[in-house]
Amino acid sequence: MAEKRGDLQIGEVAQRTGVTQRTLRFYEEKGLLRPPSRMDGGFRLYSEEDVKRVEHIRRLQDLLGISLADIKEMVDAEEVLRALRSQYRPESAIAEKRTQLQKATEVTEAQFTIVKQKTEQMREMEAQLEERLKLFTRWNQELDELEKKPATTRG
Amino acid sequence: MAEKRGDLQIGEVAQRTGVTQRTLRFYEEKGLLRPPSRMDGGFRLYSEEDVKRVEHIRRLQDLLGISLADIKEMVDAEEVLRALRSQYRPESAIAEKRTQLQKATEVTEAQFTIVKQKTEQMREMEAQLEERLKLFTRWNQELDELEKKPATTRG
DNA sequence: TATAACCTTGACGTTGGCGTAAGGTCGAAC
DNA sequence: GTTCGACCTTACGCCAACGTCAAGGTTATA
Repeated sequence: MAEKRGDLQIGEVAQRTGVTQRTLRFYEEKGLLRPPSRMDGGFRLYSEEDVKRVEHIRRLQDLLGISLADIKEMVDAEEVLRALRSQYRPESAIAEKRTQLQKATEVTEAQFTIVKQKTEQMREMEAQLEERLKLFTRWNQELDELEKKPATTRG
Repeated sequence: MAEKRGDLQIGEVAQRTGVTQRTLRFYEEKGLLRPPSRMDGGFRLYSEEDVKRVEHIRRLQDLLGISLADIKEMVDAEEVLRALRSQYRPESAIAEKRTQLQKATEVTEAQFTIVKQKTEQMREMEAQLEERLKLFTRWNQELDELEKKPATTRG
């Protein structure tokens, strides 16, 4: 297994994702990234999927501001989803698939609830800030007027 | 200054805001809460405003997932806003007010940009999750059908 | 075959955001 | 005037999420 075309070394992945190599190894250590394949010498070989996964993790971190432990749960659930998707064809173990599907559904619903809540609150905050900006604009105008006709009390 | 009516001791503030006393002292130490007044013996006396401020800080932490240092910048800016609001009447130092107002405007605009971006991304994520849930529902139905007529390939 | 660029595994260090224990003080009630 | 819970400061502890060496092995290229 000298090298598979399209595979990426850790440095390239780090560059493309904007995280450090340390972070990639750390994610692997914590189970957020499945251990990648290796070259004969031991160099890690990542796939394009891994890149996407890293980007996904970072988005979750950035957007939801949750712990890596929680993120692990999420991406694990998505792994189940992937598994379901790929083995969908073989007509075996329907019962097992159903339980997996149910698990994935539950996790996704939980996420959905959280995200929905946060989205709503973010919207509120956005509105508040917009209001404030308008207020500032008005005040600024009033300051303009005060400078035009000084020593005058407004009606 | 034995005690002002309506003032709260640290324990009550902790209860009402859901944070620990340690956290309140920590916020004070970090400049996120202005040092409250004290009773003669040294007990901290908080106001209702302080309570609101703590709640605000927590919302920022939870929603935006940013550092306390960044939050400090934000609440500082809002302090300026408050100052502007209260001293608005006295017709003095218009130039200074204008610069303060401008500063506050800049900070608010920066916040607004960030919040807007995040809101948008959250919306996207929300939509994705919803899509996924629909997919799961469909799959589940397909599993139902597979169980009804087993060993049959679907058209 | 040498050498630079890249990678490996430790292992210890750092920063943020508090937790927690120690030892003493305050305040209200009895 | 003592008791007892609430509070004070000081200071070390802790965990997450990495950063940062150190000491060496690997790979591509000349």
